[in-house]
Amino acid sequence: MEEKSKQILSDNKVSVTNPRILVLEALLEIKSPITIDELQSKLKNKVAKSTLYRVLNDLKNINILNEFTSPDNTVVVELVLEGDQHHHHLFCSDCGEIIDVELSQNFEDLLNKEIKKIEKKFNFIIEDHRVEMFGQCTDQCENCKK
Amino acid sequence: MEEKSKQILSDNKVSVTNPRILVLEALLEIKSPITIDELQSKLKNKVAKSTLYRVLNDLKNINILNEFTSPDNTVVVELVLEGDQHHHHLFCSDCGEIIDVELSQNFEDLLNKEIKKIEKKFNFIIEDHRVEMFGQCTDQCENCKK
DNA sequence: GAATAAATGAGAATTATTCTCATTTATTTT
DNA sequence: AAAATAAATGAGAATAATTCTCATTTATTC
Repeated sequence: MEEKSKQILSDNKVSVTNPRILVLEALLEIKSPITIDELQSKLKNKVAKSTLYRVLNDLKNINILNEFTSPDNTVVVELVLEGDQHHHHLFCSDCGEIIDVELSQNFEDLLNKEIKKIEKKFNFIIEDHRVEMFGQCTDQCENCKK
Repeated sequence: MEEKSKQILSDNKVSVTNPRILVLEALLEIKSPITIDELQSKLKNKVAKSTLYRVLNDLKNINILNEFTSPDNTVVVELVLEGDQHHHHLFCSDCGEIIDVELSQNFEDLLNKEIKKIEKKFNFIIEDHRVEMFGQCTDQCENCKK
């Protein structure tokens, strides 16, 4: 993953530094939403706290980091690389797990039509959208061990 | 609004106290998403900071407060009373304004169908959902004064 | 490889939120 | 309606999350 991380950085014209490589490697390895705390412990102090925040900010700036909050307002990040499937999130209130969910193409088309109406109605340019779903896993969630 | 606030509190079986009335009045008066900071200045120190957080928590517990975060992760709250229309949010990245948006009934029906599919697929019980839209207002936004 | 510019680490500063506890206020009991 | 009890509040301390500062290190350019 180190090579891929370097590639991503140089492709995006940001300097290739160790902390950036380490953070990218960690994010590439899990490839699913993770809190800053989790990311920090995954990095085992190999990157200073302040640097971690700076690197995450860099990744946001080059548009490969998606940042949002879980229902308890904890910040969560995930890598979104070019070509990755557009997806949404499902939150389990029992165990806190966050699951990537792809909605059907048909539905996304309809959502985009709906968004066009909203743009007109409110005189907005809408660049992005998010669908979040909240509930509880029943028997398949690893964390809950139900 | 004071009477209505008292009514809401007693209806929900929480004791009717001054701070709670004041917070409810403020939320009823604006009836649109507001940050904690904005709410605090609207209340002009008539309610202690710690109490404000406690009261907001109470309102969450009786299920009449919707809490979410704006794209910069600032916590935003809004009152959602019984009978209020289900709605979503549109965020302006220029001025930070948050606009309530109702999607068409037809679309909501389709979204609910889509959600049923997700429930099956992930063995989840989904209780709530949220659609967030991000963009820039063009010429009608008061804050931007474009 | 030297010079320049940018990034980092460590911890201080700031901000948001929660907690503590003595006091006040609301509710219940009489 | 007053006393007793329980709950809520205010003030500020404590904690947590994030940003900032600045001396040092590392990457990039020449």
